[in-house]
Amino acid sequence: MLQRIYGTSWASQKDLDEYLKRIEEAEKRDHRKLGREMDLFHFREESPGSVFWHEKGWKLFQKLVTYMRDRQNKAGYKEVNTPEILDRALWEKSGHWEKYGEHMYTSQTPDKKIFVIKPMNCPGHVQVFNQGLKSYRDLPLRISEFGKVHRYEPSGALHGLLRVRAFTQDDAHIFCTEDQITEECLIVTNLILDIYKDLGFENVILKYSDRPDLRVGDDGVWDKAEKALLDAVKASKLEYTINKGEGAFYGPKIEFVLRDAIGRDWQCGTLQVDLNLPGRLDASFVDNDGTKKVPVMLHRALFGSLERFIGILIENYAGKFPFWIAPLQVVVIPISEEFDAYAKEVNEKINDVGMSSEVDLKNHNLNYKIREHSLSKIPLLLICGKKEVDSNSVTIRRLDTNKQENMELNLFLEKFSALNKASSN
RNA sequence: GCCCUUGUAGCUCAGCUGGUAGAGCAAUUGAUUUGUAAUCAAUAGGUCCGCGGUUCGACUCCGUGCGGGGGCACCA
Repeated sequence: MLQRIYGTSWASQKDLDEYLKRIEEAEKRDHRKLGREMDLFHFREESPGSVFWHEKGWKLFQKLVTYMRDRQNKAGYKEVNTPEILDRALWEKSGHWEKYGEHMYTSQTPDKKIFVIKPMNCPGHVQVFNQGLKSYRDLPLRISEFGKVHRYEPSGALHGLLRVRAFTQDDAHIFCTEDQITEECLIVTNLILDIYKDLGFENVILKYSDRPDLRVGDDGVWDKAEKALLDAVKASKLEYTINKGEGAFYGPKIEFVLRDAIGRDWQCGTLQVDLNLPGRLDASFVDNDGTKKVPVMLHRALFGSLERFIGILIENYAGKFPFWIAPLQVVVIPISEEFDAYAKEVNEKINDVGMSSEVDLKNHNLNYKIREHSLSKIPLLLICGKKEVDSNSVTIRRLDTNKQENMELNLFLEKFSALNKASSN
């Protein structure tokens, strides 16, 4: 019988203590624990690897989608929506059925047809591209979708929000000419890094994978595609690794990797050049010489999986989100029943200007409420008592400080609604 | 999927060698009306993950299924 033994060893008690402390800190940041404590989401046996989003978690999710949609609109993407289930025949034609069929969910209709519950959005996007005759003047054409995909991942691979069986991709496919690959790759890379910065990630690890032995497409185009991607990687000036020969059979790729609380790496964003699928699914455009050509397709996802990204985001901030993405930003606390009416009025005004606020009218004292809402990581607590009512103001207590700051209510509304968006906007 | 491990109240956990469960917090109700991190009291809350087996008797022992955790493999 073979027995595997794990262990760690340390030069001194001090090193060991530091190690244990680090583990303890990491456990506090664990998104599964915080997800429960902060009432963001849960999982159930009935659907392993699929998220039940609660109100606050879903609000966070929606905020990220809204933010991304805005960034993508500004970057020239056309948002579409494609079917959740598509005939198996399409997946056979694309080549996915043969390679990943084992990991696909399928659904049989009463008339005995087999439909695949989509594990990716690309075949759907090619169908949209194929509608109508496309000219070289239409390129680059950037088609995006917040597409929910299902993949039957091995049970042992599941891990909270970081590895699930149903997830939402901020997916897009850029149809372009070979000459446009370089510029488009640079634009995508810059967009990803800019967005990650807005969300507090400065240390992104890039992994670049080039041509494998078994591949499609001619070497001239591979040369172009690889150079374009590598240039994009270099331009980022970030740490990167080269995984020789580990690209997809259809093209080279970059992975944008973020790290969780205990140091595990997770691929979030990705950028891949595809020299195969457009041809297999009959995509074409009329070039300036009047001939039909097959476009190159770039697959890209910025967050990658919304679910995974949120998991990492929770761990990165230890649940203490920046004001603009916190799902519940403000809790208004009256000192006693006497001030309930004022607190309600304050709460309403805050919600009216687009922040999310709740008022805590429960029968508990101030100390108790401050403790509760601090533990649930609400960025701002507004205390309302006699002083505030008399001066039409609020007393602000920010998360993780015990300083108090009194502010006239209208000034508060003005100041904080201005802070209610990402720094780059 | 594989190896190891684990499953008791909403949460965190007790429950000795088998005799059908208990605490703290949360919840509910009442009292208190509180000025910056836990006011007091009462009440309620459980198919001990599911299914089989052993036994007079199973939360406890055995088998099996499902889920969780850590690793491995996988990750379009």
